[in-house]
Amino acid sequence: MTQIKRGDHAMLNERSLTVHQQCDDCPIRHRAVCARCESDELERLEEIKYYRKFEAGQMVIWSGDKMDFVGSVVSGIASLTQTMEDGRTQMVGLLLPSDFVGRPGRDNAAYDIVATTDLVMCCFRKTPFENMMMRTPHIAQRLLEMTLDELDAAREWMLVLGRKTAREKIASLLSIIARRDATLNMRGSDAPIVFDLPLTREAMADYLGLTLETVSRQMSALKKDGVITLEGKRHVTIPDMDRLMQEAGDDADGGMLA
Amino acid sequence: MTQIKRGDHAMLNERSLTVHQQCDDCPIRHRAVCARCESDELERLEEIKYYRKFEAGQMVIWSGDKMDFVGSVVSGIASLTQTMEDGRTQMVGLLLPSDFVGRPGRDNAAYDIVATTDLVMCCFRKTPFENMMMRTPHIAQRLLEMTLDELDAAREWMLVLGRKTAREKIASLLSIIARRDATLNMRGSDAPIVFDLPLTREAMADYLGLTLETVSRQMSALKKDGVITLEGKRHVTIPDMDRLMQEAGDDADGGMLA
DNA sequence: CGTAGATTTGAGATCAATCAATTCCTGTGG
DNA sequence: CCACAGGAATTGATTGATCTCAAATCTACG
Repeated sequence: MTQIKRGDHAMLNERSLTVHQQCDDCPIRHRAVCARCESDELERLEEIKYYRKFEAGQMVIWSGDKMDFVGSVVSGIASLTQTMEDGRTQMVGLLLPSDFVGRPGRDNAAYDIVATTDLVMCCFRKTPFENMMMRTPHIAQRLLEMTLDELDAAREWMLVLGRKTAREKIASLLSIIARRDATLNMRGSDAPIVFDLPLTREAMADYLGLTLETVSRQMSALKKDGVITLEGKRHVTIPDMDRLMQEAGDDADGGMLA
Repeated sequence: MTQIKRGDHAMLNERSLTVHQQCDDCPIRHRAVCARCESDELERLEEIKYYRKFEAGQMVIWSGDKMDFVGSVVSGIASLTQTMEDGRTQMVGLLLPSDFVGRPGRDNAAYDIVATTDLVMCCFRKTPFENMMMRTPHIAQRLLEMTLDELDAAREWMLVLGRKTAREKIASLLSIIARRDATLNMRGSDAPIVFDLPLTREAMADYLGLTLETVSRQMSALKKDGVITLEGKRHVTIPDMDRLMQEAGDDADGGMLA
């Protein structure tokens, strides 16, 4: 990933563009933190919201910096990353459209947040949002639900990081991205799934606790074995989703119970 | 760890003992999900609560099983574990006193829960608790806060799993347990910290994504290097907490900002 | 004292990291 | 239109940390 020095921070923020949109037309209206809001509640949110745009590669915020806003990803992908003093990094969250950024009741960012692709966020100044959350159970309820989902996802990822082989890790990541795309595009379950990888090999490595060379080797191996097809470096086809899940070490049935 | 077959499930539940206690005297009164409750709210909680006791090694619940209660750990330690079909396991949560178990709005357990030590839980039947949560913002607020804390802990652990060496992993686990004990016992920060490891080498391995042999070797190495002292297998002394944190790859200052 | 489980220790194998080129894209300028 | 630059990605050779398999010790308890 392109190195970005700390000094660029203010400049990056100034490059952010502002756009506007009605909540009614918002693509994440029914999945974001505002999903349960009634129209009067939405109106009050409209008053304190503003959009911010980031280009691929831009820092949204540095870990430890003051964070005076919270918000939702509207489009694009952002990543949460932790860094050790010696430079080792681990991605700890992949923020997709509708995911929530920031923590009510905390002043400083706990992680680096980077725009992995071009990114649009719907932001709220933190204090007005916190006040509104106090008075609006619909927001707090939805935030709790989303946080519990994130916790489940984080725990799922702990299994990947702690116990899976490099090949299984890659297959796991691909199957998560594929599943998300399948949900959005709602194809028949036996049709091949096609998508563009939104991550560089290095970002994949940071997510998976691997080196980029190992990511590359395992991508090649999965391709050679017919588990995936690649056109260019980023365009992926999954001919057989069950096969991919098997390679990921997951139940083909997705582990769904009762 | 002792193997427990699925068939033992009902029997184990029947072995649970029941005890009673006033919330006012409860050791976790001010840290659990009920921390923010007023006395009238506590009274209503008292009506729907009951205690369950488990012996070290007992299953609290199997992943996928119907879970008709939620609750808090009162004393002892429980662990959340994920298992792959081929038997590889990863611990994804270590539940200490005051930690919350279960998820409102979900019917089936997502993980195996095991009593790692003798364990006492304060339980609520799920439906009454959910109803009460709707009417009691203090509970929902506290649960959100606790869930956000757990998410942070999970992300911290992702860095450990993904990027740290075996030695750093062990040091990280010891420093977490040591810090917790230091918080409870409130010693001077330069006095040596002493505690009993509540985990077997195998449980440590499951937490850290290692084999138990590697855990054992690294414990021996840390002992040889004077980072820790061992009396017996479980009784640990940390002569120099800063040194341990350094071995864990963490900032000695604990990363505290502003 | 004997047994079983927990733990340690040893030797060798293996998977992923590291170091080192090389190739593939994509966008730019001649 | 093509050559070239530079980052992204691939591939190769080697190293090394951790796993695996195996055996020996320790410890608690009947």
